[in-house]
Order: sequence, then structure tokens, then C-alpha cells
Amino acid sequence: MSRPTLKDIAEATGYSVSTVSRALADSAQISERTRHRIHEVSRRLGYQADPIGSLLRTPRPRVIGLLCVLGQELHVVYRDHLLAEAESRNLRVVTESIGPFRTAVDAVSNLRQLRCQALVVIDPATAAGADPGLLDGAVVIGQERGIPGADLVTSDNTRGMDQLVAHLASLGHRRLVYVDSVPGASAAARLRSFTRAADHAGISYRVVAGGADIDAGLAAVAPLLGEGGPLSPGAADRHTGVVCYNDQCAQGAIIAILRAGLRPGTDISVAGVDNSRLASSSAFDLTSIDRCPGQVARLAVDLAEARIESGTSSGPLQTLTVDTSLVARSSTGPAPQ
Amino acid sequence: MSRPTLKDIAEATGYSVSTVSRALADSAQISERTRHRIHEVSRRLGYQADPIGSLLRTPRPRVIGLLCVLGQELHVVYRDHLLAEAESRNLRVVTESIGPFRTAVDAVSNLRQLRCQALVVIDPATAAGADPGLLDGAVVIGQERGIPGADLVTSDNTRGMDQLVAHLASLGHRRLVYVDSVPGASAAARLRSFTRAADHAGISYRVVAGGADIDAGLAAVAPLLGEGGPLSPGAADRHTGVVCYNDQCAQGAIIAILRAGLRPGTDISVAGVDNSRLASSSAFDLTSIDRCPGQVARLAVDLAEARIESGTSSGPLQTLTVDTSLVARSSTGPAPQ
DNA sequence: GTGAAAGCGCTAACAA
DNA sequence: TTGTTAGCGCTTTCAC
Repeated sequence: MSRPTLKDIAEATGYSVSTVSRALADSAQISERTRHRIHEVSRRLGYQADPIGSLLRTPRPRVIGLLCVLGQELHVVYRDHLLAEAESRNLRVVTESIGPFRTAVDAVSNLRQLRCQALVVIDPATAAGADPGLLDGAVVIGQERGIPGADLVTSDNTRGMDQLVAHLASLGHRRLVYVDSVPGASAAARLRSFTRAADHAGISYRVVAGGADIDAGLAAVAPLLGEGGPLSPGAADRHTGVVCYNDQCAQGAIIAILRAGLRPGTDISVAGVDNSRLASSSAFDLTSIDRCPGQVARLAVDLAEARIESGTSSGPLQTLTVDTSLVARSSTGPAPQ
Repeated sequence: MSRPTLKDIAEATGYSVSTVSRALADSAQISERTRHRIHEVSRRLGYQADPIGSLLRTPRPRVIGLLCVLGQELHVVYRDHLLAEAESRNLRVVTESIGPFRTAVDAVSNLRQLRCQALVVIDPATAAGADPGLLDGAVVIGQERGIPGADLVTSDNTRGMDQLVAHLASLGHRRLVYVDSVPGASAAARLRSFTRAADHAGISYRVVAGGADIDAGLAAVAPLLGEGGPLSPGAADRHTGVVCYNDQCAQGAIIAILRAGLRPGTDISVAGVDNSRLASSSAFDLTSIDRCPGQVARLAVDLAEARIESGTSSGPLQTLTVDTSLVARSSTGPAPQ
């Protein structure tokens, strides 16, 4: 036989289909005995509810749509956590990824079609250009409020940056370079946290334009390493550390430093943000700021669930904040004399 | 109003629901006029078939399940292509990703639950340990036949490796190091292609144990760079190039070379396999072998579609092969004297 | 060519 | 506490 249905269980137990349905949903109005018996038979037959059937019937099914960019490692990490968290609360997640063959508009329309009652969007910069209103009522992860009509779960860089700057200061660094990203809410927020922390710690710094990928980091740092550049060992105002917008940018910085014949962590310290997989590789062993994706995911599911239960569009917009924290590795070390 | 249904179109046109359904499915038994009229109204109302409804009713819905590891960049690339290809043939794809919170068994059971009529598995090494028989009747991408009961779409490394070795030979390289991966079908196949090509070109080589990630590449190559090592410039039997199992491994090799104070592409040439995103970054600019994921995806969808149409389990197992090809970049250059 | 009706697997309003 | 009935949106007989 193919997969057993409610009907099969009903026949096996002698109860009606609806009773079986209620029993398996742990409805309060079913007697303990029946409930037990039905559960048992269901287990014995290997019953698994067919989501298609219930989706079709349920007015507000517990389905969260996730819009992300699977090409970005951090998004995949968030997704893993989101799925685990959602599953533990009996919520489904359906994922759409923006990519070379999929626009944000297509993705969202697909999600709506699949009856998603709430929408979680990771880092909507990619999607923002599209339709204003496209992401209304969504739960946004990862930025300052870029989407006016959406809830927000954001990382507060303050704590992580404070820890990072304190860490560098305690290692004797007095002058740092900050590699910024392209203009945007996210870049502005991180830069602000950095300058605040540096000012506070009495560290002087220099901000240079960079970007969010490895090439940008390379291009930003390479010129600073040349004769007389602020990162060159012989410079009068020698800067001994580089803090980057994110890990990928920091990887570019490390490559630049290596190419210049210098040693990251010894001649120049480098740090990033995101605590990505490559950061923990021994090849880079990059000091980074962790954004606690597990916690972020949990809060995002909280908000999404609330929206599902309250009928998606109502209620005042919320902003939840998750603290970041430093993960120190060997890419940062004592400042050279 | 919420999304229009067949019923809405039926009422708007005066036809019955069944006629509308048939017309939109371009059934032959509907008159040209009606068909046109119904299509037009449907467009005007912005009708989109609800997949849940049709899924529920259709005995063998055109749904492909995809099992992959979204944490791996190449898998995401394959997935993008698979989705595009499937969509163009009116096939749905539902993705499950093996990850920290999801085992292969769970993933497959989820896919079956969603009525997938065919299963595409990318690089099943991760899933293989599970159940023998779990992946019976699947279409496997990317290895030698690891799964006995499955169709296979594989990359033939021959052409790419031949091109790579010829490329290196023409640059004057006579002795190469090959960094192998952990034992397995995939590693064996690539090594074989390499040795064949090298033997053929009269290139001598040395094989060292490595792995599939950046740390493995670093760990494998670093020791060879020391005083008297085969990659050190002063060695009597100096090896001037490194061919790696994949791009990530090659990145580790490049880091090792940079750390040793040497220049990739000048002092030592490095090449990888996969033509990943990082390979094309200016930071690595890595010569690599492209596996034509678009073409692989197309063939995989071909096989999956055939399985759907023929009732999933019948027919002899097929193996389709896609040629690889060289992408030369600056990580390979003339052999030093 | 078209319509009426049944039913995919499930849930929920209403009865009992 | 349980059963009956209706119906989610769709496809597919079976009639006409």
C-alpha cells in the first residue's frame, strides 16, 4: 500500500476520520483513551500527515516563507537555524532564493502562492530595489530598518565592536584602519559602532572605502601597504590593525597583506564581522564578531509566529536586537613595536 | 478579493469549472475560441493555478525533489540551474538540504511526503552513509556511481585535465604536485584523470594526501615548501606547479605559498577544479576546471523527467557524462627557470 | 465541446 | 465525546 491516510487509520480503529484528525491534533475534546489508541495505531501504520491535504483545508496554515540568497554563506546558516527553530514549533518553512534565475518579485509571488502566512527576509538589500510594499508585513533579519512596513531582528554591533576594539587596544594597537562597505544602512551601522568604540578607547583610526567581498578587501588594503602607506611597517604614523566590514572583506585584506610579504596577526592584525566558516579555518583563523545566528533565528520565528497567529498584517512594528560578541583568533596579535 | 480560483474564471466566462481547467491545460478537446477566451479572462484576473490544489488531485504530479548541501557553494550553483531548467519544463522542484539540523533520512522522508515523483541528489557522499536503498531510483549528480540503484550525471574530468596539463606543459612546467582528497570515488576519478594526462604529456608528478577544503590544501602544501621540499625554489627536483582536487583545496595551497613568501602564478603555479566563485575573484584568480553546471543540471532534469513520466522506478540505469573544460587565470604562469 | 459530479487528504462547523 | 457534512482548488471520469 502507499502511504496511509486518515481514512486508513479510521478504518483500522473504527473511529471516524474527523475523530482521528482531532486526536492526532491533540484536541482537548477527545477522550484520553481514544487519543492514545489512535496515536498508537497511527504509529503502527507509519502514518505521516500529508501536508498538501491539510494545507489546502486550513485557513491560516502555519507556513513561513523565507526569502534569502543561498549564494551567501551566512544566509544558509540563518536558514538552518530558522528551519530547526520553526520545526520545533510545528511551523513549516518554504524557502525561495534570489539568484541568477530568480528575482525578488518572482520569489515572493511564489511564496504567497504556497500559502505562506508570514514572510522572513534575510538582508533585504537585494530585494529592496523591487517593489515598495513587496515586503510589507515581513520580518526582516539583519539590517537597520530598510523596509518601512516590516518587523526587524537586528544585530547590535555595539558589544562586539567594543570587545574587538578593547581586545586590540589591550594588544597594544593605537592606530587602526577601518575598511568600510558600500553605502547603505548596514555599512553605516557598523562604521558607527566602530568609531564609537574607537573614540571611547582612545584609538585613532582611518576609514577607507571597501566593500563586502574579498576583492573589495584586497583592493582597499593593497594600496595602504605600499612604501609610506599607513599600513607599511616603516610609516611614521604606522597603523597596526585592520578592522573590516565583514569576513570576506577581511579575507581580501589578509591576501593583500600576505602578498606584500607581511604576516597577518604578527605584522598587521586583521578582524572581520560574521564569524563565517572561513573565519574559523586554520588558513585564515580570523578574529571576528559573531552575530549569534541561532538567537536571531529564534527571534525571527517568534515574530513570524506572532504574525501568523494574529493574522499577519496587524500590530505595531517591532524591532528586536541581538547582541554580538567577539571571537578572538590568531589573525589579531600584539602590535609590533 | 484574494487570489482568483478556477471558479472565479468560470463565473466570469460563463463556462464550467471543468472546462476552464481543461482550457488552461490546453486540452485538445476544447474549441479554439473558448480556449482563447478563457485564457484571456484568466490573464485579466491575474489567475495563477494554486499548486496545492492541483498537487492534491494529480496522481503523478510533476515535482522533483532535490537533495543537496546548501552549505556548499557548488550545490547552490547546481540548484540554481536545476530550478531554472525545471521551471522551463513546467516541473516543480522542492529542495531539502542536509545540514547541522537535518539528516539525509529526514530530508528524503520530507521530500517523499511532498509527493516528489523523482529525486535528484547532488554529490551523495554525505547521504550515502544512511540507508542503502534510501536513494534508489534517484538521479545522482557529480560522482562515479556511488549509489547502485541510481541514474548518474557525471563530469568527465578527462578533457579538462588534459587541457590543464597541456596548459601547464606549454608554460614550461615539467614536474607537478597533485593534492589528492580523502579516499572516495570522486577523488579516485580525478586523480586518475590527472595521472593519465600527465603520463601522456610526459610530465612527472608527485601525489600528496590532502582533502576537499582550504585547511586540507594548506596542510598538504605547507610542508612541501620548506627547505629542500619539492616545492621550494632551491630543491634539486623542484616541482613548479600544484594541481588540487578542488578549488577550496587550491585556495589553501595558495595561502600556504603566500605565507612562505612566494608568489602564486609566478614562483609556483596552482590550479583547482570546480571554477567556483572564489576562483574568479581577483584575490585568488585561480586557474580551474569548469564542470558546466548548467549542462549537468539540464541532463539531470532530463533523467528526472523521464522517471516521472515512466513511473519513477522502471527502466535500465543510465549514465550521462558532461565534458569539463579549462579556465585559465593568473594563478598559473610560466615555470620559473 | 462542454457540464455535472466525484474525489485527492485533510479540517472545521454543526449535530447529536 | 464523537460522527456527519461540507468544502479547500483542482483534475478527471462519465455523461450528454
